[in-house]
Amino acid sequence: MKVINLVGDRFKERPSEASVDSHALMLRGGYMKFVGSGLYSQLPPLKRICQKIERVIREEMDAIDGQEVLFPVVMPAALWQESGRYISVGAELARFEDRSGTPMVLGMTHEEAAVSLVREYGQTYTRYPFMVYQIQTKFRDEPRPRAGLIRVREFTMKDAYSFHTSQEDLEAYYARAHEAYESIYKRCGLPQVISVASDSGMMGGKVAHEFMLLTPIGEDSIAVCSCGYSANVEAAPAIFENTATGAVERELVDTPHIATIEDICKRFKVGFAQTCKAVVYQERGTLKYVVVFLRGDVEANETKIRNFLKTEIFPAAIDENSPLFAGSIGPVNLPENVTALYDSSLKGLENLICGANVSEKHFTGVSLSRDVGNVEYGDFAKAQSGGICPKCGQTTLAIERGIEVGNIFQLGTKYSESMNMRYSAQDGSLQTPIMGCYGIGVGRLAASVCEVSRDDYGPIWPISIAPWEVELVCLRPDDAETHAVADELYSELQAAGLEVIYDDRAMSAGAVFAEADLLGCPVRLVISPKNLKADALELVTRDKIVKTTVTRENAVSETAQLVVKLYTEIHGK
RNA sequence: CGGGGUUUAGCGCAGUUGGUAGCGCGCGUGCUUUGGGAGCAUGAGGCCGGGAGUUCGAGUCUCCCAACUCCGACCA
Repeated sequence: MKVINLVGDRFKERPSEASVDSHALMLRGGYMKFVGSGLYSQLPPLKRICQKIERVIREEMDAIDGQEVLFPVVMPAALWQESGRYISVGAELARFEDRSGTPMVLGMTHEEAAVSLVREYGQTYTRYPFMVYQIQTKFRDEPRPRAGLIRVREFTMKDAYSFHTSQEDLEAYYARAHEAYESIYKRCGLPQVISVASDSGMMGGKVAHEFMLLTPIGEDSIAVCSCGYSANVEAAPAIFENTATGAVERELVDTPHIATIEDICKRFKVGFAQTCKAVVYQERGTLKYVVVFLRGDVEANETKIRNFLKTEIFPAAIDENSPLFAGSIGPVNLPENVTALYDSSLKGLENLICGANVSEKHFTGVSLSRDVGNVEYGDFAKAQSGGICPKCGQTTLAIERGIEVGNIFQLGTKYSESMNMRYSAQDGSLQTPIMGCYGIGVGRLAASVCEVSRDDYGPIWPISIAPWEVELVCLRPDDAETHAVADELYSELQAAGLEVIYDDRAMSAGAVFAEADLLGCPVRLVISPKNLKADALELVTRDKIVKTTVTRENAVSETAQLVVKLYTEIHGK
């Protein structure tokens, strides 16, 4: 490929809509073009990168006995009604009607399609276990796309579905999938990706892991500890230890215009941890109030609350008609018909300041065990930086940001059960298969690599996914001899089996190099009248680690050797 | 869904008290240049996001709408 024929523009100025560096570089480098919110077209360099990532994924999926299939993007709503998700999933599922008025959906994931594909095939235990996967377009009508390819509405995803006859077999396969994922990230140049325990959310099932690339631009919060523990903040247990202070007398105090924890701390001159915070939700549907009490310095974790209640909740609207007084809600004398949840951060506290459930009044000296009685504590809080690590018990928990570059779930029987998939076991009984599912977003992975592997001038692609392995640069193509030699080298490099992008445009050297940096090819061979005269062609890597000169004679073999060396570094051998 | 910002040439932006639109980059042509986004000359390129209003006259003032974007909420 010659740069002069490469469709797409590379330009100097940072696009105003890009707040994330990788996004800006991929627009500036002619990798993609904005089409609509969360919708992008891919230009040849990005398309090539994604194809290489897909190749890596295919090899790893095939290596764990996966079989590639293809589900339709458009599915009848009836299929999603079988699992119940046509109702339970929100507006991110695109719904429409076909010409005959039949309700349809755009696939945002394919559990239903997978079950319907293998429901008949999997009627006997002899055919288990098996895994099918596809690499295909997904559409999710995200409320807030951001950061270029990091969060989009339409994207290419590898999604895999495995089927098993026992939990043990699922777990064994899950471990293999976990290893395959680690291998994928390593081969794509992201060995630093970690797996963290995650909440399984609406997917159902219990055990789940997310693969996270830790970076400040990530949108997920992850609790990590130096002992090796890591979990999504949604799933990380929040552990607290309170030392007994001894009970004191309870007093009702007037607190006009005092509603926030901050106000209370100022008024009573105490720390946040000596107050009791009330966070109010309502159950979707019943509108029943749920009050979660937490220590004043602790944040509520809605995912944990949702999982505990097994129902959808949303932040409550408190007005004159509600039995609760905003700013003065407390555990003592709580109105009836309100569900109260107590976070374990309050356990053992005996001298709390709480709302009194009377307008503009608070209690001091509240002891939950004395004043409320038998309180059951649960984990409804977000793990905090400096909190207690659930694994090693030290107060060394840190909260970091990460991009989720993949996830794996032990689904269980949620879909096989609801969609009535059964097989005959060896003993003749009818059983429900156990499923796992495994996803990776291809474009997000490409953008993640760009985010962590770049400099001020452009991306630095790992050779395994680079759009081209080598960029051949001819400076001064107006010099006939130089141009002729460069043309020869172009043919010879291609003949040697290398992927070459060749820039022989008559532009200033600065412009040529700037555009080459934006393309980010790992190896660059530069030819100019100057170095040709000295028989010292320049061979450099994009990251500037290797900088050497080669003769015209051995230029091709040296370049090929450097390419092999870079592959070896990634594959570890 | 809540709060902010933006919308003028392909891109980045300016546009004063209201008087019919400009700069830089990029693009075409010619000449000169040539190792980190070169110089001169010349040219093309605009429904000033959409609609309604005020006015003799609106990019500019008023109202409505839309799109994009950032923060939050939400998120398999």
